[in-house]
Amino acid sequence: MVSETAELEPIVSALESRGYRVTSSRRSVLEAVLSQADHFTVEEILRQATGAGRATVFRTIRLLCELGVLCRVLLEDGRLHYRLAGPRHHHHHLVCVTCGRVRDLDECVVGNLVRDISQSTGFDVQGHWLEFYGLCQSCRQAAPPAE
Amino acid sequence: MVSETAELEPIVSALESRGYRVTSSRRSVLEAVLSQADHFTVEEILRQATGAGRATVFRTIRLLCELGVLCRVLLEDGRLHYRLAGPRHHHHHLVCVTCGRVRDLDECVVGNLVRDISQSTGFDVQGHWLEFYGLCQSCRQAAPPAE
DNA sequence: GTGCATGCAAATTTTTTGCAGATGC
DNA sequence: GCATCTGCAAAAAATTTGCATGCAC
Repeated sequence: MVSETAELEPIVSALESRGYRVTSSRRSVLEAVLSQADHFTVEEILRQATGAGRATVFRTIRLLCELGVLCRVLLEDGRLHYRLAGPRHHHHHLVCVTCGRVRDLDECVVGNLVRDISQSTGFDVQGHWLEFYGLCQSCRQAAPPAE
Repeated sequence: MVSETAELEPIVSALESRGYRVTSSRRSVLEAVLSQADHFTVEEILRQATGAGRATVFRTIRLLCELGVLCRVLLEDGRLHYRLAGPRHHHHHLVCVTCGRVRDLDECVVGNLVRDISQSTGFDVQGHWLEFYGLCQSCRQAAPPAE
């Protein structure tokens, strides 16, 4: 397994630069987050981040979302998971409904739409939430062809 | 207040035609749903649909979603609300972040995008979830101009 | 040293389940 | 009549809170 330190330190810096303290509990949550293969629930972090109490895990995950370290992934059934946002900013997800893996769309694909909608509706559209669901390439190949 | 019977009956028919029984509990939930001004939580229906037990309210709302009578509205903070879908099929919402009211976009605005993304990513994109957030026209006028 | 952060455990809140009995069709 | 549906109450799951103590800076 690749060391996660390389990913850990930039996040630690982000915390420090915003005046948040880098405690061992927060490190413990961060390590658990970085060890996830893809998206995850708070519960999974609770299980792995044994160095941090329940409340602290919830508080830390919320903080990491506010800082943009994590992003929320909305599954098709409405459940909310979390995922490392990485260095990118605003982006969207393609969620494979079979294997569950997520692929990021690095650029936001609705910028133009937002402009159109603002014009046609009179709304001042300030934000949006967009997720795509489908079959990733390898699940497509594994699945029987459409009948 | 306008009678809701006109709206109730088509839904009752939808239940009947699919083989679901039209019980007084389900009517009670439906009346509560129809009396909502806009989107609502299960809890609000629990409070109003006094003729139905807690479990039944949850079960009925889930059923109504499956039937397409209700749709889910994802708020910006991740909370899930519900809303009458009306006669329209697939559609999206513009949620006003100030007054909370929802405006429907009757046509789906991402159809072309889905095609592009399928091509460029190799995903078979089968579904999506899209919500817009912003200020509705009247809240824009009430709000101070951008500074 | 001082104030942010934590742990703990209990309180809340939200949703589900199992099952005997009721009831729509 | 009989399968579907319901209420109830308890269980399960998910999240928050209060507060004394700890520890990062």
